[in-house]
Amino acid sequence: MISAYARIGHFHAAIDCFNEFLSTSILQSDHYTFPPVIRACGNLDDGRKIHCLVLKLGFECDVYIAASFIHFYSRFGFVSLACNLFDNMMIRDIGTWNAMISGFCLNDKVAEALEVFDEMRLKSVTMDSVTISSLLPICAQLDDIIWGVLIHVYAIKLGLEFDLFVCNALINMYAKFGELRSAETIFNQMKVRDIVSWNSLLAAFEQNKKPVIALGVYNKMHSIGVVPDLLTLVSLASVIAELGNFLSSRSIHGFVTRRCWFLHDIALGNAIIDMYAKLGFIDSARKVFEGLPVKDVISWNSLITGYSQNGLANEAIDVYCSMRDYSNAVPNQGTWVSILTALSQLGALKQGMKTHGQLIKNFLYFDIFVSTCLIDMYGKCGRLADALSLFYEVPHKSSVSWNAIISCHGLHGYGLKAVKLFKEMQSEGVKPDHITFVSLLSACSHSGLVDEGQWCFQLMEETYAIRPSLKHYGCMVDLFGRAGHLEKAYNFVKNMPVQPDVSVWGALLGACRIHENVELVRTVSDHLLKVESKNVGYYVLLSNIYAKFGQWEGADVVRSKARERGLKKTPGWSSIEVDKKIDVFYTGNQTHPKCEEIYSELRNLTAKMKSIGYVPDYNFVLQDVEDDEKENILTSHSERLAMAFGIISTPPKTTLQIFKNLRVCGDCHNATKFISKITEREIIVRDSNRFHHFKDGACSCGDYW
DNA sequence: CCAATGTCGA
Repeated sequence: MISAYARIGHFHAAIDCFNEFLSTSILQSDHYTFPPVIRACGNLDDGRKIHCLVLKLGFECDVYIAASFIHFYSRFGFVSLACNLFDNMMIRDIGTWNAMISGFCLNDKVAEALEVFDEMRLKSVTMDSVTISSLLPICAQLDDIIWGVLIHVYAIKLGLEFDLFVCNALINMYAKFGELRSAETIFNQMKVRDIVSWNSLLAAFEQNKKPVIALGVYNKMHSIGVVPDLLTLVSLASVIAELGNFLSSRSIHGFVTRRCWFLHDIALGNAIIDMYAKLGFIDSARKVFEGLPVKDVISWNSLITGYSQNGLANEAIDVYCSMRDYSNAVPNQGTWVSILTALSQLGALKQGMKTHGQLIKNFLYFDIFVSTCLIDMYGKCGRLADALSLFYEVPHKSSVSWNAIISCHGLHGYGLKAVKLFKEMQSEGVKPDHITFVSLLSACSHSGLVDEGQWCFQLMEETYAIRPSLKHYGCMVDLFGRAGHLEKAYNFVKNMPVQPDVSVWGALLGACRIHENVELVRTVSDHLLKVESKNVGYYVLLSNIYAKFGQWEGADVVRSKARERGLKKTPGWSSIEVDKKIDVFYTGNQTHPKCEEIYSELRNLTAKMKSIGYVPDYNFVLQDVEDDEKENILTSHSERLAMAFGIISTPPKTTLQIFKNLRVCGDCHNATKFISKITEREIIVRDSNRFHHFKDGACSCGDYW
């Protein structure tokens, strides 16, 4: 009875039952009575009392009870107590050894656990399936596949290779190392499988970004009648999010709701929030979030990142503020990473600096991911010097930090410095990864460093054996194209060993626009439209180019194609920080409290600009309307609203910094030059591509943006 | 007695 209560998780009932047993039973308690009770103990004191009782009753040499206590003390972090118990035992059985291994594992003492394993080997203690399945998860933690394989071999030698628990642990171990074929082989060879086996295989494919195969696993288990459980749905939700399957997301939500599983498990709710957020249904994500009976830090983080990744950085910050003010969830590494990412998107320097202060207080300052985000935040908010000094202050042994500082220099147009940093990274012995080269190549292309870029590309394959991905090819095409070597860029695309994707064609298209090569546009556009893409940006770029060359039918084709594929234009926004507060403007926005003043300032500016030679470029207006309406549309672009707001809200000649989610419009780029001249201000615009410095009627990146 | 699967962030 005690054991039954403990097994189903009714620990209090188990303890009550035990007390009743002690007070009423004439039977002597034995070594079957105690272990379930010890397992049921929810706090240290209860366990201690039982331990005293056990000693009084003379059970101190009982191996079953000792194993329970070793496990018990380890559960509460008193692994040294557990050790003492273990060391003082005259006779140990396999359960005792296993309990000690699991005790070390519970406390993340991987090396000690493996020492116990070694001792067992040396003393010829025969291991069982429990030993093996406790040890396997450690190998993944150690990041050492040699240990994993070694233990696998041991399992075979012991005749445990078809044991259910061992196999499940093996599937998980191989999956963590990305060895999916091995994981699948184990699964296929199993004589008996349970729900854990299926879930493990499903998660293996999901976590290694193979959602299609993962879905296949699910369909298979469904077709042979295996009933999915809560954990199946957690993985399935991630699979559906990755596949971008809108309909299935609703079915999953319904399935979970009908079974009331939200009440039983936070992780499942979190997975559904994340699924909706990744599919862009941020409102549904919010509803699920609000409906959760209990929320943990991951629930909050999921919603924050959801908003942030859907371009709603301001909303992400709002969620974070509610978390801080109305919940007792403690922000963790993930929270800070999400917040800093959102702040960098918005260019919210002041709030970012405040966050920096909080991180110092929370000792998270030296966390590699958090500090990388801080570097990125300073860089993206225009404080490159601060980013660099912070970089040298925090640990930078990992490529992640170097990638951040290199990419920031690229964004600011300092290609040579980026290359210099890369060389420094090499000399410090930090191994670059594929992202390092993306940052580096794009830094070179923004600064027109063709030779340096080619050098990097070659180095990547020859020295570091990194096979170029489509992103790298895209960067190279951009490098050649932007520098005016269109022929070379096109040949490069034709000779690629892999099928070019939208980003590669898009890069070539961008080059065609800059260098006004109409003939090539046709070819590129044919290819571009053939490749499926969810990125509307390329369609907009293409129709802009057709419009620019006066080829209206071409523009129409592109627009109808975009409509046919159900793509909606991403709303453009720009933000500006005034008095420590961020204001976000959407194109055409008329709801800002200072709306009247902003538009009147813009009319005023436009008149002055025209008098010194500004001519609006209507090619950037895709709607087919009259010219004066086109002018209105250009004037209400988000970057101009933000700029006008900055002008009326700050003292004369103050530098303005504008942050934009999309690429800055060509006409706005031109207009900003005039505005910088008229207002005698330095204006810095960071768009999705790079920083633009406007001063005295000119821009740091010349005529082409 | 002792053992296995899942959610966010980079």
